Amino acid sequence: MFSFKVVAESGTTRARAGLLQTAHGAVETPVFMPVGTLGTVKSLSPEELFDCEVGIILANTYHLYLRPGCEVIRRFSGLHNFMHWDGAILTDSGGFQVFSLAKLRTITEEGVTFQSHIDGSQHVLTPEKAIEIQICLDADIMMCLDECIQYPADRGNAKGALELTTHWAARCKQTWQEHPDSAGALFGIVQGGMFKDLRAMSADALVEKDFSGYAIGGLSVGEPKDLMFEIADFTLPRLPDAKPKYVMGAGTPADLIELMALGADMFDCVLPTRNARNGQMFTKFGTINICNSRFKDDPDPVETGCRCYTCQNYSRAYLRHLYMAKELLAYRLNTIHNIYFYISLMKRVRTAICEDRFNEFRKEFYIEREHI
RNA sequence: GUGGGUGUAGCUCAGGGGUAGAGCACCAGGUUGUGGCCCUGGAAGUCGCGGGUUCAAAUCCCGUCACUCACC
Repeated sequence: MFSFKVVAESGTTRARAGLLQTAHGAVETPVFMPVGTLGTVKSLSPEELFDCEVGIILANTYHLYLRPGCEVIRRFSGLHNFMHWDGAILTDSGGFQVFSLAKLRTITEEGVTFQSHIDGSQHVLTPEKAIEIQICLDADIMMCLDECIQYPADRGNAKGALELTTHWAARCKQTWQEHPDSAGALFGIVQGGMFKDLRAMSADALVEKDFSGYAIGGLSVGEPKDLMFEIADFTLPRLPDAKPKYVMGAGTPADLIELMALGADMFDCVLPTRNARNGQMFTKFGTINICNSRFKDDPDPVETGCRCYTCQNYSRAYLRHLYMAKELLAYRLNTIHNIYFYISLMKRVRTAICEDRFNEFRKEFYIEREHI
């Protein structure tokens, strides 16, 4: 069911356009996947996502496992039906959350024991269980359980984490293969901190195991931007060009442009949704903070020329009013715009790649931002 | 009318002789495999008003005004 093919390549960079076929529709790449941790892209209905031309969202194994739990979702035959979303779903394995949210986690070769951040209850997450849960969720793309490390991390920690991630990847694949009925794909996750030789070791070991696609984890964790690009630049070419390449957790619009230039196909990031809820709006001219008093009586839309529902119908003054009054509609309208901005940015990049003018687009992107 | 209490930043209040403070609100940054949170800065006061004591008063004393409670 799952397949990927490259349909166009940029002549001057490693940027490429592709087509991802999933059990829930085809997805054009490069693609941005809005984050819908709990089975909802915060504040938006599936219809609104559809109107923003979203084709695939990201949901989270750790969160959905703790609440509402697999049994509930199984009763609805999976997350798509449960949340009323017909598009594709990629599920993060929960590795990142175990290390960012859970208290008192203990990690062993077997798996991770952790306490729920919700009620303190004890749980064990093994590679096998992470896959079982994702199959239960009926994810179109599943992620291997991985160990995330903090930045900065010394070489020993980075090496230990990548080796564990590699061992876990083999067990994830084994479990995945034991469920041929599942239509979902399985991606491996490259770790290795900021050490190139470790990144190479991690990537090579995963490629040897042959996954449906490959992700680069452990970036955008506080390291300098140059370093993030350096590691991505080094790692992306080591992954097979015939497979989709996913940079997890990145980033700003500019980050995405640069990572696409390096050959990345898939992205997820909380910035457009979280920042929408904090009043920061993305536009082709740069970001604006809708709570700034200068917008108090501004009749213009957030971004002149934007075709999103929010910009077509509401002024900056009204959005600022909603935001300052903490009205629920503020979260929704702001999120619609930011998601639309990210999705349309990817579409514009894809068109540029197909017309072999990615570099021209990239230049225009930076020039436009100087005219706010 | 009598007695008590309270007047300090837009709001709620600390501080009881030694450079005027906090929280919220406001103004502005930040946010990168999500709790809507959180973090960092900034602006803001004739300490109700008028006198007095003191080297020095938001602080002690006298007067006065406002609000408030109790009792006539």
